[in-house]
Amino acid sequence: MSNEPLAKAYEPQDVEKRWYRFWEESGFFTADAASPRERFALVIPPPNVTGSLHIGHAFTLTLQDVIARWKRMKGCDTLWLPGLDHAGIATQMVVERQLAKEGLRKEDLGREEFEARVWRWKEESGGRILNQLRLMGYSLDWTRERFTMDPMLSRAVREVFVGLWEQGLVYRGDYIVNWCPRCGTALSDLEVETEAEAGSLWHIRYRARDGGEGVVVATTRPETLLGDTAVAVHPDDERHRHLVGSSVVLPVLGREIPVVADDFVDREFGTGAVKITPAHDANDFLAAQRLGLPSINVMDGRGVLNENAGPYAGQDRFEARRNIVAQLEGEGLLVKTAPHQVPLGHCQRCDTVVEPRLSRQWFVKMQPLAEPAIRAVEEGRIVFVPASETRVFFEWMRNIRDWCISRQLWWGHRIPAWTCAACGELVVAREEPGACPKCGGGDLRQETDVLDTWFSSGLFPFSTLGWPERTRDLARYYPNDFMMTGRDILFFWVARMIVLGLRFAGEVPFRTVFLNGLVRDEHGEKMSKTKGNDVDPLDVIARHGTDALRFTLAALANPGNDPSLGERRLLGYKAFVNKLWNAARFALMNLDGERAPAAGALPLASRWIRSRLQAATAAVERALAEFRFDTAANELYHFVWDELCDWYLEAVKVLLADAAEAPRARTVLLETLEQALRLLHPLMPYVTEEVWQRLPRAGGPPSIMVAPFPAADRALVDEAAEREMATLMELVVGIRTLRATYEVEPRRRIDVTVSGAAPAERGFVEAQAPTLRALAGLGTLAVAERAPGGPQVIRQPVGPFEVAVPMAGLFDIAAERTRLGKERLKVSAELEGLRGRLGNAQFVERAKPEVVASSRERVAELEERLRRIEGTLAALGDPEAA
RNA sequence: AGGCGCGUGGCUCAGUGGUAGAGCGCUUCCUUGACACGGAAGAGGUCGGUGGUUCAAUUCCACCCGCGCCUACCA
Repeated sequence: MSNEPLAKAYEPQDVEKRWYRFWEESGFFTADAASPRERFALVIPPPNVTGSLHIGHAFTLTLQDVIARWKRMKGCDTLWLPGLDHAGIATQMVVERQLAKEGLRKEDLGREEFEARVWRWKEESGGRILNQLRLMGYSLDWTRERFTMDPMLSRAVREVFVGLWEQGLVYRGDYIVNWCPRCGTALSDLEVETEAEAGSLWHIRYRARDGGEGVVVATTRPETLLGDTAVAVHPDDERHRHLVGSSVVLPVLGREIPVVADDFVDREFGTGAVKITPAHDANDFLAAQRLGLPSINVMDGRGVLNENAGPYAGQDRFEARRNIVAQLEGEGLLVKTAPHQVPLGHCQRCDTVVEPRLSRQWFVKMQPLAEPAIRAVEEGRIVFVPASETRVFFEWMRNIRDWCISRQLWWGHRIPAWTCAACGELVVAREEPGACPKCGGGDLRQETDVLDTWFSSGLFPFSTLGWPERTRDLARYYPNDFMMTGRDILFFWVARMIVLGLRFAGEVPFRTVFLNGLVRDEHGEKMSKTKGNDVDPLDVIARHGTDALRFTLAALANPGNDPSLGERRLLGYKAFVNKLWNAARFALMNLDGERAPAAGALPLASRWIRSRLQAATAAVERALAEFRFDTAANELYHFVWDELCDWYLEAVKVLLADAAEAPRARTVLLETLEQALRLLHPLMPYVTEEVWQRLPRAGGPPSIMVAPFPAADRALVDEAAEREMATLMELVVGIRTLRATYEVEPRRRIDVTVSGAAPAERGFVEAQAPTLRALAGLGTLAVAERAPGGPQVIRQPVGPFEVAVPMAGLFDIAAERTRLGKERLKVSAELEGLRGRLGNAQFVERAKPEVVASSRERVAELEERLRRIEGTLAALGDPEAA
């Protein structure tokens, strides 16, 4: 595509722009339901249209894209379906806040206009998010983009709601629910975040009707006493038994209420007597149902006390609490105030303290739905990764409670239920009914509540494919193969998809669920805008490039853990992208000449890198198959940096300088780089495409993203080459260490004699002499059977060899002695340990034979090394040497 | 309260029943035509504590301590 030479440093901004459009316009992201190839399907966890993508999205979606690109390169017809979530309460809040800035409330606009305004916001926010998804390089099939309030998906929502109703699994009734006084709506249990906070436990006296002592109750919420309809004690509690059946006088209001017995009362807690406020406490509500007690609601939907609150009507709940406590104190009814940790529920979206409130809501009966879901997981039809999440899922499912699905909001799917104004008949229907089926009346009023936003997202794997129509997409891509999302929405979303998918789409929604952790800052702290430690993916992209961010996120993705993302880690992987870029630059500078097939007896470096490439390929494949993105990233990092760049590229320079070897060397260099790029592509799509497009190619696929993912070729695994290369490396490092230890001038070429006892060893050194000279910076290299002796020579054992360097003013003998002395200590220590172990009869008898054998080998090896070290030390005139 | 997870070099984290690894940071040296977002050579850890299983424990088990997350109707 572009032929100008590569910039010296990788410039992500220049490169990234070009490729996304090319991929998208070429149709590489588009799944083909008619394809004969194996399919692979997954859906995006649809981002909320509340703003823009955050790092948590980038994390999950990057890992999904790695899987999607990998599967696509492996030849699968891959569908990764994009979409957005209307996010009822969250989005409504955003728009309400905007209105507030204009001094308006949603009521000032009215429902219809408010909804129009939210739709405008949805376009804006949604557009921004879709753009961000493209910048991240995600290979989403944009021809199938969905929104949870699209007509197609809304139809699925009505179908499922009515279906549940017809199956008797939806009911409406007056129950205590979690209520957010600020949002003015009911919340599900999951939308409440409970936190223990410092509060008080007030002991309040309720006098007997005859003015006697009565009973002292303990409560954390004195303001609710206005709605008390009883006091309960434990039936076996001696202290209060005489009161059961009598009446006490409610303070403030003077109402008489009965003392009842019920074993739900904890005798240990407080005074052993509890006030019963059925309309304002979930527990009390249940008790009241058991005991046949009435409820009195003393609060409205805004948390303000109502006409039942007597003198406190019109006061806010917290204000009323203070005032009531003051009054009780004044009347001598406040017996005691003790500090107490109170678990307080907060609205997940706005953090307001949640109020348990008795109201008419719609619920889904969960137990009948949960059973098939549990079975599906037990039977392995759905697999959780990491597997530990399976237990969490079971725990939740087995203790499932009914799901409150109605919300008193304006933004969302309006519940398809109508009430006849004439006869009060409730009609639940897929389409608006023309007349009341009971009385024929024409005045039908639709329910004003909307559904919990998770109701529609719970259908996402099939509603997006056209369900309830039996579309081709549905037949081909349902169930999905894979689902990935944050561990924090296992219950919110994953559990509901499983339950609803099984019930309505007839099968599990996906086969494998990967639950990822929460992205934290570099010190493992939770990210938050208020703390200012949050990372904006777009900002990272702008500064370091998309590939660096993607690779970092993948490298952090250890299943089951929360990744800690910091600038330093990012910089490290940014450097890696640059390293790859420069390796490619080197290759491109050297690939111009003639190329010959890599056939016949190849030089060691070529055989070695090809062998290592197979190992890396196999390791990456294995890692991805197990969703070990971190392992895949690490394997590639080390292959490219340590093996390809540090050793192979240096060694291949020697081959390229040899006119006879160069043509084959170019081929191996090209093939190795090309295959490494394909292995890296799912993790860093942009830089790999950019480089790949510049490589000399004849025909083949038009993009690396549709090129085949490499498979390890066992024929290229060369154990002899790996052993030999290890020996060569050992020699090079040994000589370099000598140079560094004695501070030989970096550019000074030193003359070295390498000696080895066996002819084969000497032959090896002779054969590798050019490489050895280049990598170790040697002048002359002599090979001998025995190292030259004499006090003017430094001799250093390296593996099976001995390296001898004439000092000729190069070395500091004292430094050498110190270093060898340290090495001697280390070797002796290990030797001592091994000998001790081998001297232990039990070890020799019971340990695995190969462990014993290898220990013996190691001892022989160490003894030989020790002998040489001591020989050298003696030659240097070490006073301690024996 | 219950469940789950974590505690490995200065920081963030891999890993393993049998000689402790990485990245960053640190020390010394080096601008040699791929790369200073670089190269070379190094220093640095009794793998949270105590017991147990084992020939052998950082790795398995129990308990404890510290941290985090999730679920809970003790007002």
